[in-house]
Amino acid sequence: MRWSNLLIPTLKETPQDAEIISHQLMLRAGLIRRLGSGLYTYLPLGYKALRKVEAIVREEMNRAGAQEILMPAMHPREIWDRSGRYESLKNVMFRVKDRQDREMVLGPTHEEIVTDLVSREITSYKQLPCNFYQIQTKFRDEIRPRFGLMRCKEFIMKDAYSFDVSSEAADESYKKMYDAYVRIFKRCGLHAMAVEADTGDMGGSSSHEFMIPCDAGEDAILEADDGSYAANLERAEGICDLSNEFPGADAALKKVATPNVGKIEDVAKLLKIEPRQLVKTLIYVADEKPVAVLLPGDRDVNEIKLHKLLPGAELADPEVIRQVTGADVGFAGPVGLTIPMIADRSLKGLRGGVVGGNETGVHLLNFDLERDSELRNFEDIAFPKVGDLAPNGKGRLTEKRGVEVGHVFKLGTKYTEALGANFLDEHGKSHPAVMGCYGIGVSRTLQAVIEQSNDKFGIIWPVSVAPFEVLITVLSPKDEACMRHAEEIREFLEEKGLDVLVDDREERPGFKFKDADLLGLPLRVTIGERGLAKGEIEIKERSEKDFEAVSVEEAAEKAYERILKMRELL
RNA sequence: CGGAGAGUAACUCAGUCUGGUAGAGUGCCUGCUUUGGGAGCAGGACGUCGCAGGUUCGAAUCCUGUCUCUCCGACCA
Repeated sequence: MRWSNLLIPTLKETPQDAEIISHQLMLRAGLIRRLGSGLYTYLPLGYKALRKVEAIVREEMNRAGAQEILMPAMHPREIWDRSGRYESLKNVMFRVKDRQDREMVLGPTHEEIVTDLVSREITSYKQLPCNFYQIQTKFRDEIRPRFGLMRCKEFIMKDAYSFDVSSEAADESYKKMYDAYVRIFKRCGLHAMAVEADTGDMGGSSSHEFMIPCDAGEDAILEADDGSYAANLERAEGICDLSNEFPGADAALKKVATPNVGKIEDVAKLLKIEPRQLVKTLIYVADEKPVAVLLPGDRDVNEIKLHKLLPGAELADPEVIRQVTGADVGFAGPVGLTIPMIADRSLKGLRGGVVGGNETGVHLLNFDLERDSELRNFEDIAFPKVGDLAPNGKGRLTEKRGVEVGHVFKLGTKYTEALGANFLDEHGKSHPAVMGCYGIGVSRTLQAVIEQSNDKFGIIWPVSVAPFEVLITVLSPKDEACMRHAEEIREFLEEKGLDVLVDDREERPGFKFKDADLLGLPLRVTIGERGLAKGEIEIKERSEKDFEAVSVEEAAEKAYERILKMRELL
């Protein structure tokens, strides 16, 4: 392919509305253009790279035994009512009406659709296990799209759905997909890590997210420093093994005036203690009844965990808090409270703590949890903190950020029951199939590759997903010999199955080199009159600083060898 | 939805406070020169100043409304 025949609108200046490096580079290298918030056009180069990612995904899905299908992007509302997710995903789904006023939605995901299909077509255990996947555009009404392809209203996703006769068999399917994901991301040149994750609205028993660690990531990951544990912050557990005995442990409870300081930080400052010594007492309302939730002053409630114990619990209004504690917000404490109480397990054995006095402007010193309160209900309800022990007791937690590129779920029978996807076993008995679902954000993965592989000059594509493997930079396209050699090398490499881009533009060399670095194609072959006079052509890898001068005759072969070598490393 | 900011040339932005003929750099087109890391000179094209009202002799500029975009937050498989 010749550069002059492709739309590759490179930009010297960084577009203003791009915050992270991968987004900037996608715009500058002419891969994408924005239509509106969270809506992007893939230009020729971007689309070519996207399809390389798709091809890898497809190959690995097929290899794992999944069957490719394509489902509608637009669905009748009714099918979403059947699973109850029309309500729970109401804020996420785009809703449209056809001319007969029938309600339709643009699919944010396809569990219901595939399960409906399976309910009709899969009727016997002999047809199981099976796994269907598609690569398709998904629509989600993201409240805040951002970072280019990272969070869009419309994006490309590979979603696969497995159906099995039993939960043991489903575990097998899950494992297959998990392993396929490891291979997919590796082949894309990504360093992905699998972390334990919460299943959220999807439901189901367990899940793993595949994360690409990078500072621009939107998710927080906690990882044990010995690598033995990793989880999404939402899901992570930690064990706080710091001492819970503070100065004053043996002294009697004592009131102290803390006028106008209801916030943990302010109280700590006033009393000259660490926030950790304080007890944070929050009043929640669950099932219309108040509940006190207690945790160390330096920790926050993880409402996902809390909701597993108290479904639907919400922070109480100031009015309720006054009724329950007899004090303004900020002075609640466990002493004398008559409502049910739950404490985070890290509070166990607390002595010498400081708690709210249930009286405006008053705190209590020398609090001994066993001695001074009825509190015996300990649970894991807080976000862990860096430095906690991992739940396996090995290693301490560290925090990093990551981009979620894949997510695998064990769904159980939530959808198959709701949509009647039953099969008959060998005894003629009917069971709902056991389901799993597996997503990969294909467009997001593409951007993650760039986020993870670039330098100050531009993108550095891994050979597996580069829009072209080789760029032939012709410094003097007007020179007949230069172009002839370029075309010969292109033909040779294309016959080997490589994608080759020939920069045949009438531009100064420096200009073309800058563009070449920006585009970041893995191998550059440079042909100039100066080199040809010596019988030489240069080949240079994007990831390396120096070029190698090779003879005109062996240039094509050498270039091919380099690409083969790069491929071996993935 | 709450808070903050921005909409002026294809891109990056000045001009708005203090109303008076629409600006710069980059890019684009033409020509000449140049040719190994985003060249130089000369000439040229490109604008309903987001949109709609209002005030005024006169509005990019002041007022009102509205739309869009970005950032922070809330939300989110």
